[in-house]
Amino acid sequence: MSDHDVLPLLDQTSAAVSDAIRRARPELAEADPVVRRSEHADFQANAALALAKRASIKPADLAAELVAALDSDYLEAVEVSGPGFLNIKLPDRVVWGQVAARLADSRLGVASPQSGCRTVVDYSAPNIAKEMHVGHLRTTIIGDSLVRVLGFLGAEVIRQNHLGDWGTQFGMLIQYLDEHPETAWHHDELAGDTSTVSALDTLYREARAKFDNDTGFADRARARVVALQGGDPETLAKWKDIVAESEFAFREIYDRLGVQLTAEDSVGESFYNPMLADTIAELEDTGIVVESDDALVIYSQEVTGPDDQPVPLMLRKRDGGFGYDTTDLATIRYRIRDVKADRMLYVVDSRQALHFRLIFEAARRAGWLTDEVEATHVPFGTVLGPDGKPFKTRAGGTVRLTDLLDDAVARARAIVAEKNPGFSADLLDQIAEQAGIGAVKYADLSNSRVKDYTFDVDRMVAFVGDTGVYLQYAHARIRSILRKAGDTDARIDPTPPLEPAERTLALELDAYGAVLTDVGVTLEPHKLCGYLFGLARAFTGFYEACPVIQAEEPTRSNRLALCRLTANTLSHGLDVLGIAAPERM
RNA sequence: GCCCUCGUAGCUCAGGGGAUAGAGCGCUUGCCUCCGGAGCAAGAAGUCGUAGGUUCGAAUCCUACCGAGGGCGCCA
Repeated sequence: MSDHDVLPLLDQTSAAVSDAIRRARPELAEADPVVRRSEHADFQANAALALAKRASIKPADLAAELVAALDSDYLEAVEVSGPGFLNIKLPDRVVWGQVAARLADSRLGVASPQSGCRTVVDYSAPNIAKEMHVGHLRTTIIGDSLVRVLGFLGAEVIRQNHLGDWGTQFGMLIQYLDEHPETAWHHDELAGDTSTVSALDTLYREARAKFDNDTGFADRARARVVALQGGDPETLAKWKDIVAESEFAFREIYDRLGVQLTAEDSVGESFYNPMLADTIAELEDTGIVVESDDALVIYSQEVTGPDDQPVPLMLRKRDGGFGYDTTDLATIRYRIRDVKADRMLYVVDSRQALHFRLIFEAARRAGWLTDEVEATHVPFGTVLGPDGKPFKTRAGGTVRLTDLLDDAVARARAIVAEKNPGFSADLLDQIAEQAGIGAVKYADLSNSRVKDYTFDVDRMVAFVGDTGVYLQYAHARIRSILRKAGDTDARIDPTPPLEPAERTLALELDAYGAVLTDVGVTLEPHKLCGYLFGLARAFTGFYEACPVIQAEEPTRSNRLALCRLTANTLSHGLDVLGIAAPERM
């Protein structure tokens, strides 16, 4: 707890009901008061229904007891309704007080429940020398949002970009580059619209073809692999060059997406390479490793595959090589032992669910993963095309992330230009970029994480509906009201009665921190999206019913304060989603 | 074969023990044209995949089944 915390009204009400339970029925003192937002009042407490059986009393009678025991000083009105619901209304001054307190605080009064939790977030993980594509969209966007939310909630977040930067394919690529020194692939040698990874991607395909058709080249490529793994300085230098150039290209996309990943967060497969032998040795010491068909494996005790055989993790392949099972085991060991993580999140496609289950099981059996540490696979569904199948280009190829974003920005530009024809080309470009990128991110984040969703650009850049653009526009409109009002530091007078629409908006604003806390636990950003959309709608209701600028004082200042807190909450919420909140659009 | 995820309004999706199941888009009918129309109000539209069970109470929890997608040793 810090000085920033403004205890939500729901929590205050819960505490009041808990007090009443303690006074009326001491033996039920620890019971959940079951306080929720209500359509019939500010809040409803369902404790009487839940506890009546344990108290051997009718729900309505227990409800009446609780009403009698409630501290009436804090509450405006309490009444029993239906079979035993407690409908609770709070005094207007209390509600105004919350608005004032949140407005006065830089954190909007939100607590830091994740304080001190060292949290590793593993996300994005593109492959070196390959282009980022639609398959990297969700992990990057969801991971970035979780990083922002958890960080805001006080967690010590450690971002980890587990780059695919090691493997036999690099031997082939390096050999090919070596034999074609005239080929341009560095970012400063390429024309504007071609990136390093685009060039390398093409070169890799050429190398692959040559590898398959030219035995001489295949032999030289294999020798390169040996040289790379053996640490040959010249080969290693080339590899480092490829990695650095690829990261340069990734950073361009990260910058464009507003993703917080930096070079310092890059801890790829190569980083764990020197630890693999030791990792395997340690696993062998625990006795969970088995030799099978000349390979080293760990058989699961929990999961079986076809023919009822236990599913294995492949520690060392028959040819002596290591796959990603081994790397991931070394990784989890490192993150527990050296990074000293309290919590490890893997923002990875849901198809990897079994893999992570096996990794976590093995880490537990090895004694690395204990009950003190949380390891969680944060799975997400597939991005689908208009045909309901995994998103591909019309030709059936992979959709490049750059193309996908360009398309969204272009459509957003058309929409914004139509809405606001007065913008200069420069301003239009800037806003279109923010709107288009925000639209893509919001569309991704606002769907349930584990479900697949259909990528529909026209729908996501619309000004109406549950879209990022709608929220950005709502925010811009409120800022416009504040500019027009010449709003300074409006003081709230807690004495005027609350209009129903003011009350609805104020209660919604008060719930922001609880939503963030929930996202921090469930790791589901779509709940924040749903909240922000609901908040924007609550504001629309308020704006419709309550004139702001023309209102008399003190109502005018009070309403401006609601406008300002709404705008601040919207922009803050968008920010932790990783979405820009322009002042105008 | 086994395991995982998902089946909610015409479409896209929320809701994951509590009052008449919600939103957006689309559709119908009115209203306003007011601080930048992010309009507003009303309406039509649902056997919450099916069948059992637990519970005072189930879209929500459990079981079985049906349907869709995904996964199950030397790719990562």
